Amino acid sequence: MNADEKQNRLSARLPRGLDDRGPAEIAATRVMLDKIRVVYERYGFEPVETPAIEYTEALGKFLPDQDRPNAGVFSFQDDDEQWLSLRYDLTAPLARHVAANFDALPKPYRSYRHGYVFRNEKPGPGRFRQFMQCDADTVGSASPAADAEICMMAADTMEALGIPRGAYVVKVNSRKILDGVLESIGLGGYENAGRRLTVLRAIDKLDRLGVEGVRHLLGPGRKDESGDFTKGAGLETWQAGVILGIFRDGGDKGFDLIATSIALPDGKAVREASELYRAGSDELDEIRSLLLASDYGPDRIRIDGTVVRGLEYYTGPVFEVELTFPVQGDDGRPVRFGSVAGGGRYDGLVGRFRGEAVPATGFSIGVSRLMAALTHLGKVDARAPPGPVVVIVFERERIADYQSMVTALRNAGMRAELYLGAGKFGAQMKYADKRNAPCVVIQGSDERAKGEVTIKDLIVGAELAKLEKGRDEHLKNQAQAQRAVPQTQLVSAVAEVLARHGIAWT
RNA sequence: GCAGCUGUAGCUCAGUUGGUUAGAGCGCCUGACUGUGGAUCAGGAGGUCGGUGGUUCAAGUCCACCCAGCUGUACCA
Repeated sequence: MNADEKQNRLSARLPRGLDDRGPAEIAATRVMLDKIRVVYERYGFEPVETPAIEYTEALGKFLPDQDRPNAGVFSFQDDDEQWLSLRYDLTAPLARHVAANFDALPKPYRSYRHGYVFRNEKPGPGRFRQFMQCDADTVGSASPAADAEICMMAADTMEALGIPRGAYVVKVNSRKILDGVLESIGLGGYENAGRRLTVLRAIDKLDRLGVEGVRHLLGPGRKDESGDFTKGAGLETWQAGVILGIFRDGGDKGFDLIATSIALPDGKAVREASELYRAGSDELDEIRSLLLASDYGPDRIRIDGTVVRGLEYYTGPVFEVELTFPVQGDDGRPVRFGSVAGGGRYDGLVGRFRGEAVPATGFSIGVSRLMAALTHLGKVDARAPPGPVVVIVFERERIADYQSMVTALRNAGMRAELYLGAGKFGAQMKYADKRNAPCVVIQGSDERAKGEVTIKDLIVGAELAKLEKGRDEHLKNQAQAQRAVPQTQLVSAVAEVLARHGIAWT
């Protein structure tokens, strides 16, 4: 290689926030999605998928926050100059799908899907620019029963994934509660939309910054440790006091409703002052009684006033699933995973495509993030799955014979392959080891003369290899991990090894 | 975006107050030990020291700018 080639050589790098996935991770994801699917289908949801690319306008032009129309989204122009974007969640595309097929679909319409979504944001631990979500949505029902059901399903799913009751909690709140409180302190109306957003974002940080940190954000602003200053919402002290009053006990009230007794300066309670608040409160009341009727208590699902959810299209109840056990990172420090799933009611989303309002509620599991958490919990099998049986090519000119052994194994439903490389025996053993092969099939001249094949159990062999020191002892021990059988018994002998290690290929 | 920290081999890192040809461990490749993964032994590949410019007789080392990564913060529809 000359200097010029070196100059021009590509670096095999990946854009940040993106990751390749290996066999172990793929297998674990498949297992996880399968468990989720079983629960979703038990609740009557049917699979529907949409493409990863949509017209940009279909994804998000409904936002009141218009100052950054394209930030955070991967977008590009089609040859007719229409703007396209990679989906950033599965909800907006579903809304488009339902609107497009509205007349044909049964309503209410229950569906689920999983797929990659893309966000062009700064990545961090547990935050990627491509990650998988698994959603379920009910479109066409305004009933709180639809919301309650989503919550129950969220709880069931967590337990199906092996997270014990008490190690997770489904938190429920309503946008109407928060909006109602804001309305009651004079932040209602279109002209205050920006400030309401700032307030909601501040509340969302309650668990991280604490009450005092949020109080600063509601007022003039807050300076963090690095000296960076965050501009606040600029509320009066009494306004911030009313808002923070909701969260007096960290927001977690079990199944009790929030802020019923908070007093405004004129002596009225928030409940009396805001119709929105009453609507949200009634909604949560109904959800609660539905949950209790099915025995879903506060050990699984709770009402929590701190749940905000960033998505601006939520219009009513919002949900969030949080893991309650501490997780240690590789460096031993505790890791915050944030919420592993969330959702809510989005009554305005489908209606954008149609003249009429279409109520909808749904729920999304962050599969990638949840898997990272489950891995830390030891609920994910992080081992690479077993590789194929490797048939060693001993006498090069007899490759057809070896190929026929491979075929015999495959015909018996086993995963098997012929060694296709150029390596000698030792190299082929190393290859089989790296492939995680449970066993190899060997037929050299000795075996051929007797009409036999040698089956070597690599898993047993690996155990034996830990013991010895010298070369001679090593070979002697390795011989115990293998056994010669008549070639006619090739398939049954391999099957025996597989059975010994509980490997079932179907 | 803002702030702080960090960039030397595939990975983890040494590299003195600037001073010959930039090192180690692990990993990788080849070979030996009669046809066996491990161990051991012998050999090998792999780096314009993140980039550009500057100071200097001399820069991995000092200075400026840029780029990238990490952490925090903001944003996250």
